[in-house]
Amino acid sequence: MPRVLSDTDVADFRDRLCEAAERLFAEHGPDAVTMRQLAADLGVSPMTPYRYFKDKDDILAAVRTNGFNRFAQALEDAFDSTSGARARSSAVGDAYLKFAFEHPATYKLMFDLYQPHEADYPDLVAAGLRARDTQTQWVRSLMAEGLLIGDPDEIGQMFWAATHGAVGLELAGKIPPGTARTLHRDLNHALARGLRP
Amino acid sequence: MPRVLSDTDVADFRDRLCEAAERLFAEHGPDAVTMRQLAADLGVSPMTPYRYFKDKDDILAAVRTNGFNRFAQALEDAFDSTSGARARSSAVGDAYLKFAFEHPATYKLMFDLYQPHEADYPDLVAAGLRARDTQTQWVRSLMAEGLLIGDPDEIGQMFWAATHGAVGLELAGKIPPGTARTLHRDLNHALARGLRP
DNA sequence: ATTTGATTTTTACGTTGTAAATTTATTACG
DNA sequence: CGTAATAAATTTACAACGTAAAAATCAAAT
Repeated sequence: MPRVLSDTDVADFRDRLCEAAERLFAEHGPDAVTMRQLAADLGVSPMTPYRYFKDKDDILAAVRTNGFNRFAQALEDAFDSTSGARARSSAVGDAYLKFAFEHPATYKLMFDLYQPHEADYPDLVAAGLRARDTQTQWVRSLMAEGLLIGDPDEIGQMFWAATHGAVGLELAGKIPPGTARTLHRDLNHALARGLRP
Repeated sequence: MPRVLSDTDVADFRDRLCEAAERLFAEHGPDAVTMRQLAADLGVSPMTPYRYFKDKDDILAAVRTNGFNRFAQALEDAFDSTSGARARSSAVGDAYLKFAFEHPATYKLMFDLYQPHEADYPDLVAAGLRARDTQTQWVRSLMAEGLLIGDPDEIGQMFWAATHGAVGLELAGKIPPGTARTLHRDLNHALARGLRP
């Protein structure tokens, strides 16, 4: 009898809103962006987004989920883009920095924001785990070629922490712009030397 | 003719408000804490804090400045608490983790929060630099004893990034609680090995 | 053409940060 | 002492916020 939204209608609207939200969040910070602004950006009235998202937090979770998935995808693509453990590892590292500095606000949203009810968003949790797993994949490939020994999860965490720390310090303005790249390279060199069989 | 606030009156009120703000920020996050709550916590009317702080951002900057100074002080104290470059380095590292996990919300406020007009708060900038300098001090002491060679600023940054990354991953819930401590130890071991002359 | 009910918009409410107006309280002077 | 003066504190006021509830809209089935 009345018009009913198809699944793709809903998915389309959600996608368009996420895109607008990510853009506005990056520009002004998530707390400075209002539901009214988001609605106006899509050309709908202020309450329409509530048909597609529970509330503002739900939108934030969707944007973060999206970020984790795109991040993981970029790293997976980098891994597959070449062959040989060394080249793959270096490609993944480059892709990590590329994503972080091309989408600094999204990266901070993903990693710095403490969302109290994160467990209420299973897709978000899954995307976060996917991103974590891509971090150990290239470590495993190095081990398969005998270039590294030890527990791949533990060693993956070490490289991840070092990279995340370098990125975090630059995004926080604690080291000069552009420093993270060389810092990341030096850290990886030193860690690889230190972990050598 | 009328009562005029002495410098210590002003400093006292600012201190008391900062203390309340840090406590409430840690409990609910800075955006969820309202000026009215802060005022009520001190037993004054909602507009009174505006006599002592320009606005809410000014309060946030003061809390962060305080955090950086206490953080730097804790690290400086740890450095002075013992002798020998190795013992000092390890004491500073322990103090770093201790501060971060005893005041996780404050640590995140200090390092994760992007405050757009940070340069408008010279005390905040100074406190941030002080915290950074304590990171290179113990590296210099290791070099003075010949246990490490290279540029102290660059190598200090490397250890700092690694530690900050480990802390950041745990605070973001990306690694299991308690993991940062062993991760930090392993990172320092591997880095020290990798950087050995 | 009319009915129907999902979708959208409009209206409304309590809360926010803070500007402006008002009240309070303290000190110096007649 | 009382009274004037003025810094400090409070009260009032307002635009903007997230979103609940009411009202309006409009495509499909009869």
